Amino acid sequence: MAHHDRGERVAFSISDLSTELGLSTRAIRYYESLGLLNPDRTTGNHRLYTRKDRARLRMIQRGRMLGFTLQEIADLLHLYDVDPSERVQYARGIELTRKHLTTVRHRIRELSLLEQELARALAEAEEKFSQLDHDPMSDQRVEK
Amino acid sequence: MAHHDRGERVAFSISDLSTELGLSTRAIRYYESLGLLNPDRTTGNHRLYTRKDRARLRMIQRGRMLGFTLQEIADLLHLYDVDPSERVQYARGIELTRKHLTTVRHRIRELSLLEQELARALAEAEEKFSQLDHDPMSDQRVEK
DNA sequence: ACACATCTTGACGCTTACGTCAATTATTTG
DNA sequence: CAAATAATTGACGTAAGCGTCAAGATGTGT
Repeated sequence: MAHHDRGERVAFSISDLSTELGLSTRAIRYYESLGLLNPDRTTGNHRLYTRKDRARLRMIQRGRMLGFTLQEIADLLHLYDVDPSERVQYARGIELTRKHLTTVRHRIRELSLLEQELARALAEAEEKFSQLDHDPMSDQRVEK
Repeated sequence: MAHHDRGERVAFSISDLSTELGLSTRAIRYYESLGLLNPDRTTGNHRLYTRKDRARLRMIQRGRMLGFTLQEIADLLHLYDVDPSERVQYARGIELTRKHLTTVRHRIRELSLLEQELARALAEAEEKFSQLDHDPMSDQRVEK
């Protein structure tokens, strides 16, 4: 694996990607079983990933981290590899993308609100904490 | 349930909240079993929720939608109801809040990136679509 | 007080997203 | 080329987050 080619690698083994991305090989194979990936195989049937596959894996990873299901991620990814001549699917794809976009924007708003609340709570807690510096309950004087 | 008191209700049954928030009663009870709620009980052991409980449920709901686990949500919620005199827990709480804040900010960034990608993909798709306006495959004229 | 709607606690079921062997086959390396 | 290392499929296991009965206690309207 990894013919130290000039510049960037072109093909990766499953463990290459596993190590690089911090995903288990099981997870990667599972994603494939759900149709999120379709790597080539060597003559010996070992999976061979391209940079595109790696990019897809990164997207899957991000999607998961952001709370999307593998099914949702699959739907989105499929939009990117439908044959552009499949006009019938076009409108449907646009529709789906709009829906996801709406969801994403909604989540951004919600997360922003949560951020504000957390930040406020944190500031408040920190202030109270600093005021309790040498608290009145413990008469133990720590030096200085 | 709901003694049409003047102004706002003060107590809710589990199905009140279930209906109002769109959560199953099973889910609500499950949250309680994990310690996320602690409603009072009637003499007959039926759960009685306050407005605060409702607020907590809303937070749980938001947290779930944003991809947090019930355990993470529980940790955060517990920060809000520790007795403020529990100074020992203070530092820990501040630490935890900081961590969550970091996570939230990270997710906001990731989601923003995703938003941009989706928006770009959508614009691109829409343009191509509009150029295929009356596509050469279908000679069916819809009136007007 | 009666009937009917609600609620309560189990307990088992199900889906998602993998973890963890196990038995084989490929590939790599000394 | 033999031994060690890595990959493959299959099958079973698991944790989270509820859904879905079931059987009985409680609440409500008349």
